Amino acid sequence: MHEPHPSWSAQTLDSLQAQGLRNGGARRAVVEHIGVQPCCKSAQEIFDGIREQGGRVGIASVYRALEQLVELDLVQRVELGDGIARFEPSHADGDHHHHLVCDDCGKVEPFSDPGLERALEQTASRLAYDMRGHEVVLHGHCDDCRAAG
Amino acid sequence: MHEPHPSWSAQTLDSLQAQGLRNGGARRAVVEHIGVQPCCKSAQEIFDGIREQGGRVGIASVYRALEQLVELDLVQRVELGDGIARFEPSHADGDHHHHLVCDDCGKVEPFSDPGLERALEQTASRLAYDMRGHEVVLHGHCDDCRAAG
DNA sequence: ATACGTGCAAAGTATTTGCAAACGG
DNA sequence: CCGTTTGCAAATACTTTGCACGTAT
Repeated sequence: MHEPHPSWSAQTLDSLQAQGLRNGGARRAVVEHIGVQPCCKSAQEIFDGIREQGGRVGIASVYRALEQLVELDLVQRVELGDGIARFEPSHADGDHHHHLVCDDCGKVEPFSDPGLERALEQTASRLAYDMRGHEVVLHGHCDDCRAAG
Repeated sequence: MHEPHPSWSAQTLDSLQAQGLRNGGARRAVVEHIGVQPCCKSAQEIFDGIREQGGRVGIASVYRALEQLVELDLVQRVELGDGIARFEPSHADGDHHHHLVCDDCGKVEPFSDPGLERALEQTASRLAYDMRGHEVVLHGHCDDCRAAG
């Protein structure tokens, strides 16, 4: 689990094209970059990553592409408590995951738990809320910091 | 459930004093204001609220007080996905709650669910993660927007 | 008295917007 | 071709910091 999703990029680009959107350099680069990440990345990290590989995009285009992808539910925006928005592919079904954040060093790790997903569904159902998505962040101290601290 | 917590303010001010911190005007105003809110508020909302009641605090002091209270685990910082940090009292035990966010109008509503809390504990336990806190955000469409849309 | 707290203004980041040039279909 | 997309730079929004003055203990 939690590995890069090579096919997500292709599907997403197809989906964009099907909606009549053009796949120019910047948005394509963003989609292809995100699809290869193991976990959520900030706009700046995505921008830096693309540049390192020789892409010459502007950071404004990165933000614009992300905003649009979030709007279309192709990308999920994640806020982990440090004031920086991060982004990762939206996975409609089974491959959903959440995040552990170390309050000491800031390390972010993904995890998944089918039992937790079930509990979330039950909660939404009990509240009769029209849930379209959810986000869980567990804060604590990672193994490294716990050993050091 | 989810009502203001009149005693939290008093306990928090005591706790600060016990740590040798002084309770000057700004931090006291922030604590007293937060204790009376039904749900999380942004720094700007807290600032505006205090001013409306005649307090003459600076917004920098609001941010400083909040930062300090979060550091001491007396206040919880919450990020709901719109890039604005919100703050509410930390409730060590039973009175913990989470948030529903309407993706259409932005409305935020609190909810609580003991079953979900148990599931989160189980998840942390299964991961052997030293969890100190957690945050759940359910995104969807509130009743008003669902009726309108 | 003295160290902590505060307000204002200036500085820092993260993100958004205006616009003319480049580009995809 | 024509409307979309892009990059740059400027603007904005939220938050933090510097500093001199105020204040609780």
